Amino acid sequence: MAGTRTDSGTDLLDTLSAEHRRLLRPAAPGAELATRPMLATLSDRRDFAEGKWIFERKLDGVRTLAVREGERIDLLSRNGIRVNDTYPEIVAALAEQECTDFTVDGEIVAFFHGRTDFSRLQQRMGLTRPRDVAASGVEVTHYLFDLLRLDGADTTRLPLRTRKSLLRRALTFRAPLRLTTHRNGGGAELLAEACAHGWEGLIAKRAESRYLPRRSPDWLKLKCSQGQEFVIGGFTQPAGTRVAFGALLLGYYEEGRLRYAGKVGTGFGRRTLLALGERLAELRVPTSPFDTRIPERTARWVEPRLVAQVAFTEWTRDGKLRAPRFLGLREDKTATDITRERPARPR
DNA sequence: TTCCGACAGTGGGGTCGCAAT
DNA sequence: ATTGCGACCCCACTATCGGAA
Repeated sequence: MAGTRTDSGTDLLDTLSAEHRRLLRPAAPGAELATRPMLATLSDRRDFAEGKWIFERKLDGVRTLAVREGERIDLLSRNGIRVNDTYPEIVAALAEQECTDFTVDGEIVAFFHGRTDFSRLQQRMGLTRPRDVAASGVEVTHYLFDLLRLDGADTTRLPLRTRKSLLRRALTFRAPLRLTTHRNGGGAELLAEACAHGWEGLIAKRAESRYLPRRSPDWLKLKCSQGQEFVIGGFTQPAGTRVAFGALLLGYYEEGRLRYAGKVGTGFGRRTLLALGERLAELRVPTSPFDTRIPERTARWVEPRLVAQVAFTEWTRDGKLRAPRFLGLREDKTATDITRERPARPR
């Protein structure tokens, strides 16, 4: 079984230059089950030497490796958990491939209004019973962007462009499988374009880099993040070695009432925690300033006077901030002026 | 010497499943 | 029926340590 080769795959590897063929290694059967996916490093970089980088749309879904060894197919989450029962249509699509021995890397996503929507995918993520999966009504697509193994050969040492070229030719891309398209240049302009489309951002990848099973600066995450000011209405108690407070309880005004927008618990260093903790202590009040009950056992309330600048990826369906981080206090803003900012052109 | 990568720890929203209330 | 909790997904950031540059 380990030595099984399909005609198509063997042909593909034969198209490689001698130099590239020397980079191939025999793939130990089952070894990729322990392999972790290559991860991107968050970056502010905006200058990209032309030709050295390729750019892909950043997809907001779940990272998934697909392994096929003959009849055996494994869809694996980032932590190596088998998710075949959650995405049976993807397993079926992999089973239909002519090529029978490969490991590919990609992202499973769900679309909503033309963009990948993580909250929609979450309706599907935890399901494993076939009837639940069918009833969820969430269609998924597996966007593939890398090839780690093909017909008994470990391809991770090949340059990225070469791996992508092999991937494109090794599989047939029909829904729910898609090949992730990329651009060979563009850099900063491309990112601006992506953000204007309401996308999450871009992944920049060094065109010559090999595949490494860890976070690497050869892959950069370029994000279109949002941000605005929020009123601090309280805080939670610190845990473990944390000092001063755990998270800030955030809100904004709407029709004269303070609406809860979730918490922010990262972005401050030890000094900021201590300094802000003192400011909060001076503003303590016995009752919540928010207009709804906040289910936080350790919540403490403050007079809603301080204004925090917060960055985040997006608003969730429940009106909370996703992936919020504290950037600083805005001493120049009046708390009562803080409202929820909405995009000029909602998408 | 300085810098960078890896890891642990703290914090966020959300979902599911299960146990306690 | 509701609540709490852990285990998963996604995420950002701080602090630390040891080795590479």
